[in-house]
Amino acid sequence: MPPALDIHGKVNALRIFFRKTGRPPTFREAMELFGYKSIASVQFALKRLEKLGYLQKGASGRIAFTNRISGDIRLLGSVSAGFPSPAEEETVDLLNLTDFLVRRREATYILKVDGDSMIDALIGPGDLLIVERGRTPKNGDIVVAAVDGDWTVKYFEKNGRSVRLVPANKKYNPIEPNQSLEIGGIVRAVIRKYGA
Amino acid sequence: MPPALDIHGKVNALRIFFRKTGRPPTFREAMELFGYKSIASVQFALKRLEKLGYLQKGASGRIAFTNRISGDIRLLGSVSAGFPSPAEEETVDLLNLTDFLVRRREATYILKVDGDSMIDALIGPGDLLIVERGRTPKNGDIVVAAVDGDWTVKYFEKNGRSVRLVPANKKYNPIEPNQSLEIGGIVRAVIRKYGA
DNA sequence: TCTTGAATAGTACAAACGTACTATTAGGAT
DNA sequence: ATCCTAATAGTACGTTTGTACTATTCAAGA
Repeated sequence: MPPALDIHGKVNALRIFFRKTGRPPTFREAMELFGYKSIASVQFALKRLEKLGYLQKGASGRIAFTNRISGDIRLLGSVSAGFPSPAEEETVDLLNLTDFLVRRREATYILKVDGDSMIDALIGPGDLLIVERGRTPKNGDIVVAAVDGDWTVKYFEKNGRSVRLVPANKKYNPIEPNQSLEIGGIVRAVIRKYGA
Repeated sequence: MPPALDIHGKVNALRIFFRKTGRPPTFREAMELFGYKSIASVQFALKRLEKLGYLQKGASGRIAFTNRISGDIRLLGSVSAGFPSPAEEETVDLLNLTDFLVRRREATYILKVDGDSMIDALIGPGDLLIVERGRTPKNGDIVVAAVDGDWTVKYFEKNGRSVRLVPANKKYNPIEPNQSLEIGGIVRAVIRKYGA
């Protein structure tokens, strides 16, 4: 019995191929990818990958990914629950970050925080904001807005007709727009990456 | 002159098709997707999408996505720089969240914070941690670890042979493990999502 | 030592593919 | 009214595709 198939090697090769070409490989391209000399070897390997849930059978049999290949991360429970045992990992949820954080990709932008006016809302300099444009903020939303021409990120507060932009830092005062207020977008998520 | 091509309608249809089937459509499938009756109409439309940067020419002409379709978000500058004008949007960077935040997907997990011991590091209850396993932490890294059997998230501090786990909250004391310390993983990023 | 099964190789062929033509319609510009 | 171009439709064909066979090798287990 020969050594077992290198499943992860093949999954990675498929991911890299897709990143580069924007589509899954054909069987003959997969031959080259996997270092095979024969279509039938590819068939055998792909059947195994399908069984493991990385690929799916589509119309006319062409190679098609499941979302186990297209970039999801395992979503565990709380920190205090720790990590699952290897047996438990089988049933773990998968999470696609973009799908999870973004509702309308065409209306969504990422901006970097460069001040500390929202520090008490646990948003600091360098943090990335996922901002959705084209929606009307509700009370308590965090927004990116231009106040009298200056862009800022603040809590949005509305009282009747009156609008205030409220920082989450005692060092700053709430702002009541004088001449103009343009809501750039609503902050839907914050991301902080550590290290390089 | 008939009404202009519905580019975004087609881009969305391609995204949905890919989500469902794990691969781009063939020309004949794109016919159905776009509501066309002719291969040549698909050729015309796809040529336009390619020109606009949504598709790329691959081997033997089959439909292939660029990363303008495969899920990236527009990365702008700082908050204070605000949003680009429509003209500036043409040259904006795209960012794939998973690629940006995750180095080794097979070793990466998402866990939810359920305490406030790291609040002064701007990490609060409900935040999601992107945790990479199987690496050795350096001084100052934030880790998820089991201390004498209890899982927690803390700063990792090492002094010679001595290891401490340091909270970012005055309410708690640094921990020096008594019997056992297991590093579950290193926190590479924090995510906070607002709303539902 | 023999058997079994996993993992590989080789090949022919029907079906599906994309290409490159021709053709038509209709609205805007002249 | 005429012309031009974008956007659609139709078709034949050469190329590429996946399938379904047969075949071989080798390590583990009996």
